[in-house]
Amino acid sequence: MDEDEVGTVDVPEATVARLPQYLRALAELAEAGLRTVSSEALAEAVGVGSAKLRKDLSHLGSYGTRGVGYDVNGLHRQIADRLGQTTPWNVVIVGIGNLGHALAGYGGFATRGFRVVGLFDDGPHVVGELVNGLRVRPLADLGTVVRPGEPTIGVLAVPAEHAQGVCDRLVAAGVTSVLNFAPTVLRVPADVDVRKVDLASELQILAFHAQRRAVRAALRTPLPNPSVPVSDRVGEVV
Amino acid sequence: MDEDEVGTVDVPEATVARLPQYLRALAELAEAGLRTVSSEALAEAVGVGSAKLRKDLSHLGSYGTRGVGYDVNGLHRQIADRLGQTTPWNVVIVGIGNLGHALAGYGGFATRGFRVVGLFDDGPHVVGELVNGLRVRPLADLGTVVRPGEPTIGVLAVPAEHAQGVCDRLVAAGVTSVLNFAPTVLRVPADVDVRKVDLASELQILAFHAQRRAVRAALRTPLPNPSVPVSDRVGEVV
DNA sequence: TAGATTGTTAATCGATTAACAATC
DNA sequence: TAGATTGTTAATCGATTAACAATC
Repeated sequence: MDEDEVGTVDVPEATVARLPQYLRALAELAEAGLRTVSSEALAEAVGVGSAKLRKDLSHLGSYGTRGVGYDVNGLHRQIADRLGQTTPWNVVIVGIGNLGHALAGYGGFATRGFRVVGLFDDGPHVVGELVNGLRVRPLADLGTVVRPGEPTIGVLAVPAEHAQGVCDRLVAAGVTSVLNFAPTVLRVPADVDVRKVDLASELQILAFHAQRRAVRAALRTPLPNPSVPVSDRVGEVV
Repeated sequence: MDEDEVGTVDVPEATVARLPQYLRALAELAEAGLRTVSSEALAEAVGVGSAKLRKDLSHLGSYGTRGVGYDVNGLHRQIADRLGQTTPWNVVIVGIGNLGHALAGYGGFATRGFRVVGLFDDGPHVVGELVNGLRVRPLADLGTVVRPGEPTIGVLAVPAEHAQGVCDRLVAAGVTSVLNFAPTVLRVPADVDVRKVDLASELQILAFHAQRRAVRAALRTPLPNPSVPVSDRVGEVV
C-alpha cells in the first residue's frame, strides 16, 4: 500500500465499524502482557474470521510480520491514531432525562477517549442540577461550550418531537458529528455526520428473528397442539 | 410472490433492520390521518430512496396498488405482524446501574410493543430497590420470571467483566434473544440471537469520520498555519 | 532450511440503484 | 384513455470468504 497521508486512503465503512472492536481487544491483550498476536488469535478474540481481520487491517497499511503476527502495541497505536484517539474528543449531551442522565455517567466514554464537557436541557426542573460533577445548562449556553477550534460530538437524548429542533441548534453552534438516540430521521447539512442508536428498533429486530425461529420450529414439528392449525398461530393479515 | 407462511420466505438482514423505521413512519402517517402513501413519500419520511423501499416491501409480499400507493393501515399491520408485534414481548433487564436504570424507565419500549417484566442485579445496594414500579431482584430469581412458554428478550447492562457470566445464566433460564450493552464479545449457543449496542464505539466511528473530514479539508487548503506542516498535524505512527 | 503467518488475489455473495413494463 | 405508481429486472457496487504466493 502507498505511504499515504493518514486519513486519505479510503477505508470501507464496514471496516471502520470494526476498528473499535479491534482496538478494545488489543488493549486487553496488551493488558495481559502479550507482545505479539496472530490474525487468527485476534480474530477469535473479536469474534470474526481471520481473513476478514487481515483484509480490514490491510486497508490501514498494517503492521504485521509474516510468520510472526502483529505487534500488539504497535497495532493498537496505529488503530487509535486512525480513530483520532491521540487526543480526547469533547462530547456534549443534550437532553438530561432518563437516558441523558445515564450517558452523562457512563464510564465507558472516558476510558475510550471521550470527555463529556457539557450537559444541556431546557427543562426548568433539570437546569442547574449537578450530574456527575457537571452542572446542567440551558441550551442557550451551547455556544460557550462548543468551540470552533476543537471538534465536539453532540449526543441527542431528547424526545423525538424535539430532536430536529435541538439538532439544528447543535449544528448552528458548530457541531458536525451527532449521535442521535431519538427515534426520528434528522435533516442535516451535507457536512454533518449523524449516527443513530434506536433502542426499541434493536428489540424489534430481535423479535423478528425470534418469531422467524418459532415459526420454523413449528413447521418442522407440524401441529404439536392438534387443535391449532399452524397457519392460525401467527395471524395472517387480511 | 408466493402466498407463503409468514416467516418462511427469507427477508434480507438489511431489510429487516429497516422494517422498524418503516413501521414508525407509518404510525405517524396514520396518526396524521393519511389513508394512502406512495413509496416516494414514505421513503422520504424514512430518509431512504424509494427504489430501496419498494424492494424492501417486495420481500414481505407487499400490499401496494399500482397507480395509487400503499394503504397506510394495511401496510402498518403487515409490518407489525412480521415484527411479531401482535402481542407484546417480555423483556428482562439485567444490571440496574446507570444504564439499566435508564432502560428500565425508557418509555420508547412500551410504545413499540415491549413490556419490561423483570429487573435483576446482584448488587446488595440495588436488590430490593423500586425502579419504575418494578422491584429489583437477585439473579437467582431469573427462572421465576423467564417462562419457557412466552419468549423473553434479555437486556444486558452489566459491566463488561460480568457480561459473559450473566449471559450464560440468561441462556440457562431459557432466553434466546439478547441485547448486549457491554463492550464484550458474548459466546452463545447457535440457537441464541445476540445483538450488540456499543455506545463508545458509535462515538469512535463518528470520530473517525470527523478526523477524515478534517484531514481532507487540511489537504485542500494546504498549510493554513504556515508553521505546522500538514503531515505533523495528525501524528504519523513510527 | 522448514514452519508459520501475513497481505493480496479472485470468486462469491448480498445490497443498492436505476429503469421500466405491468397495471391500477 | 392518460397519468401515476408499483413490483421486478438487470446492472452495479461493496463486503465477505477462501486460497495461496510472498516472506519472515
